Amino acid sequence: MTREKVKLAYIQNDQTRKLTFKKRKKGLLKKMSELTILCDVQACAIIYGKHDTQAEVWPSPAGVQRTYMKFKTMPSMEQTKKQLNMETFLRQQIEKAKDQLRKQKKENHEKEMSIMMSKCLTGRSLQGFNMEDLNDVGWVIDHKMEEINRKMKKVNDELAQNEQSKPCSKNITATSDQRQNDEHAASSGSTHGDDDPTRPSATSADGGA
Amino acid sequence: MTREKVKLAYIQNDQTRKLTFKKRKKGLLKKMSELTILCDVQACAIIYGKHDTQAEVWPSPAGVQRTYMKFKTMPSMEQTKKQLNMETFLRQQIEKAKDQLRKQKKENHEKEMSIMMSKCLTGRSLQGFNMEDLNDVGWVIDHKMEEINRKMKKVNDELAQNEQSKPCSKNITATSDQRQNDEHAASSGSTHGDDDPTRPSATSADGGA
DNA sequence: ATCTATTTATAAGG
DNA sequence: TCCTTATAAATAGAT
Repeated sequence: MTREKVKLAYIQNDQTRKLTFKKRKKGLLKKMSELTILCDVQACAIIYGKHDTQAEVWPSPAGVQRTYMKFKTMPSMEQTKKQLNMETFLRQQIEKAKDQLRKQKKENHEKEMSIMMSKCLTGRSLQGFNMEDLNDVGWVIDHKMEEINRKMKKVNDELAQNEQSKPCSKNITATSDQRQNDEHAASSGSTHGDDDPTRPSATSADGGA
Repeated sequence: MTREKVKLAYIQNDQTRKLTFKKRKKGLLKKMSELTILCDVQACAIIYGKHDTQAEVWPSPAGVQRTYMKFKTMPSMEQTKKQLNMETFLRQQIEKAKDQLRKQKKENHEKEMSIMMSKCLTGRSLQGFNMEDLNDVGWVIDHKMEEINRKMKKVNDELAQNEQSKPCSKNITATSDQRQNDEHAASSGSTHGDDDPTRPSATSADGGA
């Protein structure tokens, strides 16, 4: 899931599957550990390798048995209701995918605005862009500036914390609070004509989806 | 782990712990599902809530029983060896933390370079910075430019793919391939005096830790 | 329940 | 196998 999105399906390549199994098993057990510590709950897991030999258990064989026994001796019919089974997961995935469609459209628009901004920065004129789009570009710029200020502050704080002795790490902060309704107002021109620059772009009403 | 790093310890606040439990349990079970699908292995999990009532199982009560039975009827003494228990996890965490100390130092230096770059961009002179640092700034700039080019290409590709009909989405790409050994060479000045601009900053030898 | 900014988990590639 | 890097996914805190 990183250098490339991965399809949720059996990994054909032996080498890859083996490696993925190892990595993910480790991550999974770590999360198990975290969950039980953070919330102080009892839990256990059993994971088999492909050949059904060599089962991996968490937190220990005894722990598994203990937890399993407690599970077995409970009014079993009760829990069966809310259980998260395979089918439930698949349904959730489908729902999620549908939701993403709308979200994607919104993101696409924002990216388009970023590209427009890039065009401006590289010398192209604003011809061909309507007022609404230009307004959105202004929003993108504001957003980016805030982000930059925030990150610079964080970096500054970290340095102050980790290297209190170094000579060049303080009183640097943002250096851009000065611009606020000045520089970008000049570049975006009258694009901020209205007085509600808060919403991204009216979210395109989504009704057409 | 996101708006703020979270300590790996029992969450005191009831509301927070409850929410975290819910979120993480969901994530955990999802990962279980993914692992079994991706690698086609058998696995199960049991997670209790705080009151030891209402156990959550995966993939199903029957599935848990089946997997558990297989585990029970195996040459149990065998697996006990390589098992990943609580202690092993803690040791791993400790090791990891130690490793991060060194890594952190390196990152700190890179951040310092970024700040230096910001100083330059906001008009301050380069006085007070030695040649080695200036050289590193050059590296940071190169790195950032590559990153920007890559991301712009990606955005462009996505737009081309998702909105083939829109008028303003193609032939924009990088717009900065032109700079390569030109602009930044001018700003970084002679900071690239040596001929090995590949390594970040000699990694500071870390011996002092 | 949603959203966003961050931290983690990881897929590729040395 | 372990490390590095860039990206996708999980998720803490706020709404």
